[in-house]
Amino acid sequence: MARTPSYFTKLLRRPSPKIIQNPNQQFRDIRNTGCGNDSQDKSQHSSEIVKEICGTIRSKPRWENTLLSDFSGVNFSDSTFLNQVLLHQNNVFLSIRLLYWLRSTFEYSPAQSTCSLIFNALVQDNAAKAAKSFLQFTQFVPEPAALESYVRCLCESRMIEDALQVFDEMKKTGVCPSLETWNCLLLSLIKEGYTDLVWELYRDMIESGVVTDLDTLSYLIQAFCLDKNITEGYQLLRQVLNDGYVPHKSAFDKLLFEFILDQKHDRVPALLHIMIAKGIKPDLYTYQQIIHGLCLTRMQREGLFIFNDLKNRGYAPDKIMYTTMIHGLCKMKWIKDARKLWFEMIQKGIEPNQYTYNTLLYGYFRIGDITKAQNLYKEMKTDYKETLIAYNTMINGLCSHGMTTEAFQLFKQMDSQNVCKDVITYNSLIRGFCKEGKLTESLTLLRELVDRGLQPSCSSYGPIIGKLYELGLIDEVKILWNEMQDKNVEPVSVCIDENIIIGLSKKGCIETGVYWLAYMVKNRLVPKQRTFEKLVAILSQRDKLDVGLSVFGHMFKIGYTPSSRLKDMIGANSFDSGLIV
DNA sequence: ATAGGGTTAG
Repeated sequence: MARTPSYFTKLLRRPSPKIIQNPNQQFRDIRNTGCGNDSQDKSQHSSEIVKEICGTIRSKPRWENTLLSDFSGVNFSDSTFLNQVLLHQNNVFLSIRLLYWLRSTFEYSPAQSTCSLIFNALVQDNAAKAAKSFLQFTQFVPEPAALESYVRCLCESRMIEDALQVFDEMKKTGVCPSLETWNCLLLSLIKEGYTDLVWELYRDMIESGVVTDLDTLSYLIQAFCLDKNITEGYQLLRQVLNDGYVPHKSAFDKLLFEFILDQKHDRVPALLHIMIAKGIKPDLYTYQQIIHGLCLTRMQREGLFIFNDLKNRGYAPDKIMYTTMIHGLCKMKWIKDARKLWFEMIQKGIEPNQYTYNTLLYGYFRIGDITKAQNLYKEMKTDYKETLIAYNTMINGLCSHGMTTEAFQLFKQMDSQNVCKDVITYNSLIRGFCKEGKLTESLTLLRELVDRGLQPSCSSYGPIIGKLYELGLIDEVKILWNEMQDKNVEPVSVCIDENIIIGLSKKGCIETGVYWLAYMVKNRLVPKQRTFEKLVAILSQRDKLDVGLSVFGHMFKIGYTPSSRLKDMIGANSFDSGLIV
């Protein structure tokens, strides 16, 4: 089958697309990597043959079949000669291919210096995957310095697990890595959001006696932000400033974003002033993050104000800025303003891309303008239309307005176009079918979702459980509840109605309440007082008071005082005997 | 002139 656009989009979704590019264009001549100088050619005669062989390998796609007969006089067991061929190949991937061929044909094993050159070339070209398989294949052990570059290369290719593994092995051999490598790992961990590993690595750093620098501290500030620990993040920033240094702009940006998310709006201008005073100019990215944060916390009006203010001050919003703002407006159903920005953007010569289209598409569905949504969808380029997210937006939008038939049509189309579905695709349809009372269809989809190896979420079960409960099919509900627990699906409140939890518990389905309360405790959530009280009462009647009490202890800590009603329900003795503390 | 950032459910 021909490579349809969706084939490419699937490839693009993979983390490391670098290697997919044409190796002939991307990779450099390994002689130019500046490592090793043992490639001096002494024999004029063999030098010619080396060139010829390299030329053949470069030009003949299937040279493996004919190389021996084409060069029948050549002694392919002479390792000095073969090293020269490898080193003179002007493309590191071709060198590797030759190496593999030599190995399988002659059991040739390359000299350390050759391995080193090839390996370094791969690392320099950021071909992390190739470098990894090269190491596996040759069992070659690089020098510490080369290993460090390799670790950084792995980081840049987002192969952080591999990077950490190599790094650990390095340390075990007694090598102390350079600060640059430590920092590189820290940054990668932050990009992946693995903050616990950031702190672990940082402890390691300190224990190893590494002296940290400004980069390290900037990363730590960001790690604090990711942990939602803004207070400490900000403190560290102040400390660095007091010591006379200025952290990275990204540290400021992240702090600003977290201040917004945390509704600490008064801190924002103050921090912006500090930035400017320290010579760091807030840029479009900074403001985009601020606007994005405002939109996430339902403060689109303020976001729009800043957006317009920026324009007045001469900033030219870019495509992402427009998309962020349009999305915020669509979310609050301000479609007029959203459309105004959309056309303004186009007029400025900025073409909408798949993000922008999706955003407006979502907006039309949000206000229930199906016709406009469908027209916009028709207008989209095939590359934009046939993506997972565009399909999800359409399917969900249609389902929200009772058009499950049309949605299911698109759902089937995804298969024929080789677009992978995800849990959102399924959940949207499940919800749509349930709303129309089509339980069979929903359950079929749930089965399909699980069979495909996708992890179901609470939204996969919630609508079905709700419908089953409505119909009084308690046994069926129980089966699904058990399945949810088996699959570690969290019973998120927005997906599962609290009344159902109570209803089920009352009907003898105690596990429901237990499971739900355990979830609330684990996530430090506060159930509605009445729901909580009813549940505790039910649990106490059925010898499950321990769970109820554990939640109670948690609520007690946050300052909730038990009502007399609750005391009556579960009996004053429990309080007197000091169970709750 | 660097990069990064934006889209889909509940």
